[in-house]
Amino acid sequence: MSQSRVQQLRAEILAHDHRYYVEDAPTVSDAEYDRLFRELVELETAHPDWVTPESPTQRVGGAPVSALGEVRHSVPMLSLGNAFSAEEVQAFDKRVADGLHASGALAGGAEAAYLCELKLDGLAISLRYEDGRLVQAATRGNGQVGEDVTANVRTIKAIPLTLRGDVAGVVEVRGEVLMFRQDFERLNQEQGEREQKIFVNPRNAAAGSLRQLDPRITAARTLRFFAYGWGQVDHMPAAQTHSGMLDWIASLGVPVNAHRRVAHGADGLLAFYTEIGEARRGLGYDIDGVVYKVDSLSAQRQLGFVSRAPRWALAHKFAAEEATTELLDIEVQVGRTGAITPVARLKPVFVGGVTVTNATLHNEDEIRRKDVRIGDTVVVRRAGDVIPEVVAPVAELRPAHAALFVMPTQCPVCGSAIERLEGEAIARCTGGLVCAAQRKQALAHAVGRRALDIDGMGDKLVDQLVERGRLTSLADVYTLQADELAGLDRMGPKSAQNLVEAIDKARRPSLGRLLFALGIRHVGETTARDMARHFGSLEGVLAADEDAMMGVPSVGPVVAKAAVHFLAEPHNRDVLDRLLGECGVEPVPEEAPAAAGAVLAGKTFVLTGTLPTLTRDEAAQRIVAAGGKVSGSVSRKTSYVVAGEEAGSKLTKAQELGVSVLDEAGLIELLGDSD
DNA sequence: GATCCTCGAGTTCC
DNA sequence: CTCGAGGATC
Repeated sequence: MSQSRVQQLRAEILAHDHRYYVEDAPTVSDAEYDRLFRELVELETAHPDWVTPESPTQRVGGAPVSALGEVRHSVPMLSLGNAFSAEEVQAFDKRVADGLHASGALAGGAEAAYLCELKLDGLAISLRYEDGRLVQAATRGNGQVGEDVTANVRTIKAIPLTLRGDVAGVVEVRGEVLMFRQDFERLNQEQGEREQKIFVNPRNAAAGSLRQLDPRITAARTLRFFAYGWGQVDHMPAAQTHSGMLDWIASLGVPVNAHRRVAHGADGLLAFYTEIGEARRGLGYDIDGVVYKVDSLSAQRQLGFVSRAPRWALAHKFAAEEATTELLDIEVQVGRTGAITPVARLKPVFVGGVTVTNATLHNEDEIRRKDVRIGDTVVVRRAGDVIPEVVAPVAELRPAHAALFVMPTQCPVCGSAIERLEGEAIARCTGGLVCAAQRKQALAHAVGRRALDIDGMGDKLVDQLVERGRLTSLADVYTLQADELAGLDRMGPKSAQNLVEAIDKARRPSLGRLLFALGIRHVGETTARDMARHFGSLEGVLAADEDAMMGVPSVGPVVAKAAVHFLAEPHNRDVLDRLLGECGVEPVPEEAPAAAGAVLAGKTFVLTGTLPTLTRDEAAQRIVAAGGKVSGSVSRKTSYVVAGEEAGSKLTKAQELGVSVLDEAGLIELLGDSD
């Protein structure tokens, strides 16, 4: 036995790996493969000096680490615009074709060529090869900075440790790590036998496996990889097209999914979508749609980017997954304002990646409109892929005993009458703050982040204090002492002390926040701030009659009446007097809106998605500080949409309306001019 | 009076 | 995120 046998074994194993993972056409049995592998292990054990890092035996995984390091991507990893309908795809094709016709890159009347591929439901990673050797692997993270998962990725057999052929310099391959359904089911079975965590779906299992601190765990799980793009490439091949680049990546021995082809025009794209939709179930792994990319690389460069999303690519997602389940019961919840919301209790059902057990039914009319009855089998989906929604009952499966929902006449929490005013969709508990549910939520609202912002005072704590009769009104919050808090559930002396300090800080809220905290019907954050600015002081607000109130921008007769009525209520006056008196609360006047000359004056922004460094609140604050406005929905009047990761329908809407889109860097640039 | 634009309120799951 | 509804605008 010699070193040459070792090399021969390695070559054979690598060839088998390639046929199995890349070509999807194995030529040996698993047993035969195992025999070769064991022989190699034996030889290497006998001759440790023959072992190289690229040997297939070195995929077992090194020692665990305490945390994953960070990696900055040399070329940012992109996100994609989304489409859910044929119309949106047609609009995308038109934008691309118009853009390319205008520059003469596409002959008049000719259709644009696109590479179509699967949108795999896994985790995006970037593999960095230097002189053909895998040196680093990183998750996508926020697109700029990801996590270093090199040690784990080295254990994935589908990913070559060395590229085929002579590749000099840096080649970064980007693609998706995923778990095939079969491997997922086997893993869960094993996890169950070992009484370990069961994964809800292959995506979570892949993510959990890849982000392990102990690479040996990753090594024990079967992950797959398919490349769909590239980052830094020092020596670009001659390819002029995206499809050509993918062929080149495949020729390096990296798996590229076979379900890809070049199509022309919107019709070609939609045909691919339909075809994949039909093949979806048989794929053996999860996809959440397909992706279209303008094939010509020079055309891609011309089209460029909006925000972080390329104008030359589009993810066409499958409609939200639907499932059917049984509607066990319809219960009602009481909201902060007394709104009675019927909620469907469902037999747990797995849909769109999570198990759904509850879904809102909004109100009585909605239930009637959908004609859902208790005992029905219903169709459930996750609206906008997040919030579960009951779509409709399955008429054929309605049991004889199916019962209509009857709105209770008394509040389930306090027993007060429930009434529904003429012309309103919502029924309400009339108990007001007598109702424990309303009192709890009113208090939780008042201490919440957007109102008095008392850190450490969450729903759970408010619940406990209300139940013990320690909190009846907002004024009571300011009388809480550290020693009485310390005894409560999940409250040590340290947390209690922190909370008391947080309460003390809340003695000087801005007037707008204080007004918002009161929970006056129709008076939200914006209206409260407008009121604070208009009157300048709490005394001014309290002295206003309905006419004076209507002078506040965005306040009309309905809001004015609600506010004046609320502030005249003896009970509410009482609480305010206590706050200002014994509690020592001193509202500070709202800052004046930025001067008319401020850079962003007159500009309206809409924020969507997750920004790389700022939270959405921080971004909003900075926009307001520069004189801009932040709104919740996109319209023709919107000046800019600031889009981050996973931007959803608002980005789509912005593109439809032709509203300018910024990324965080673009926003900061705009803001920068103001300093 | 109709239409568009915002704001407020409620909600699910991990 | 979505719906309902109040307010502004034409």
